[in-house]
Amino acid sequence: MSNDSDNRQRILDAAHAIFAESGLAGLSVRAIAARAGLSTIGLYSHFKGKGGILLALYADGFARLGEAADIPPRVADGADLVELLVNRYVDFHRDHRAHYDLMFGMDRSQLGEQAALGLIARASIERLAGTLSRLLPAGQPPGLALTVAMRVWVLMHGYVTLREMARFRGMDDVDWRAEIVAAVRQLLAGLDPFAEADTKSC
Amino acid sequence: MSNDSDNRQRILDAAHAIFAESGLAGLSVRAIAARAGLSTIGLYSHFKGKGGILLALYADGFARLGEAADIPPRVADGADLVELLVNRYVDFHRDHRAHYDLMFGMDRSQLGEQAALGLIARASIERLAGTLSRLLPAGQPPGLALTVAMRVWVLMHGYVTLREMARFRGMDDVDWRAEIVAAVRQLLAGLDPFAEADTKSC
DNA sequence: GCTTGTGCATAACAGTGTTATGCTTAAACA
DNA sequence: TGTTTAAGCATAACACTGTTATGCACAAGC
Repeated sequence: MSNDSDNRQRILDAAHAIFAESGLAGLSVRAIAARAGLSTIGLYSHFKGKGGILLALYADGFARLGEAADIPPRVADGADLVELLVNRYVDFHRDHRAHYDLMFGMDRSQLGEQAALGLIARASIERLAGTLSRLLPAGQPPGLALTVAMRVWVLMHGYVTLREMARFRGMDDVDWRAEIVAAVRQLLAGLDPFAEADTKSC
Repeated sequence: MSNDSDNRQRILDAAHAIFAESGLAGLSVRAIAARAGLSTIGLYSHFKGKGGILLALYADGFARLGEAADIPPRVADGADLVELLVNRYVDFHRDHRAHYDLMFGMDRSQLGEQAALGLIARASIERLAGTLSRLLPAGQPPGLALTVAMRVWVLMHGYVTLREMARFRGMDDVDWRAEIVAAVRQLLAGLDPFAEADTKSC
């Protein structure tokens, strides 16, 4: 007979496989259990029900997104860095759509306690901030990279989520990736007016 | 006995009330029917099941958002216009959260045919474009207002959806509304470099 | 006056997440 | 080593969900 934590891993693998194949729609407790060759009760002894499974997938998604955002200096820098970063983000949205929807989707009710979610997301944005800090002028306050990372994330997230809506508005031809790259570059270029924008008006 | 279309309106009213009170979680077919004083079958003769109800709520949400984005010149202009627009958008996200999640949420699987959704959303962004066109320099190409509206929408949508995530990252103090206003103003100020950003690199 | 069709209710079906009950087996302790 | 305790697991059920087949009542059209 197999080890105890072996079955736990089997459930996780089955959930990952079903999630990648059919998304949240096909991710039923019984489907996971059947694929893992177990009964449904395993999801409640090893995890906290379906919410625990979703939380694991949520964390896995942010781990992968963090990897995508973590570009070492030897890979790219300067202007190429922005383009590579945007491309990786758009690729992630395209290739891991179920994960993206779970991570940034609106109804977090099935995901368990809200407090844990922020900690998981934090690691990803810190890796994004680490990457972006190489584009900032030297001698900036330490929190600036995080704020800039947040703004860059806002741009990329806004574009990829509204992209499908725009598809119906006769904007098929637009090269969205180039548009996002341009927007991020403009954001980084206008960094100084941004830094004092909270207190001053332009 | 009441008129036929009377019951249809009763179902719609019940769905609106439940949706506003308890969101998508409480919006079950039986709950709507019970609140309307009818049987569940009415949702299938008057609408196409629950999907038809959701589509009606979706359309209603975009109608309200379109109203919020439609600011006549006598109400505000210039710098005030951007601030009012952003405030109305953030207010809409706060006050009609269930609607917002349904409109921009990730899983559109329950909403019926995708083609109809784009047409509904189009009316809203056109009203936003109409408002924003007053801030553009004269003599611009006619499609520019729509593109700018799209970019402004991207910014506002990205901010409001990532706001809760950032709340867990020690960014409570940030005045988000001012930040969004600043971002939109920077976008409008840097319009010319934006307009040719698709083909040129900065 | 008869037929047709629509609105509506009842009840059922297939699916969902969850859990109470009980069995088996491994670990812990005397 | 013998006994107790706890954890993993299966079966079956519960309370939901959206949907629909069946049947009934009533208004419209010919």
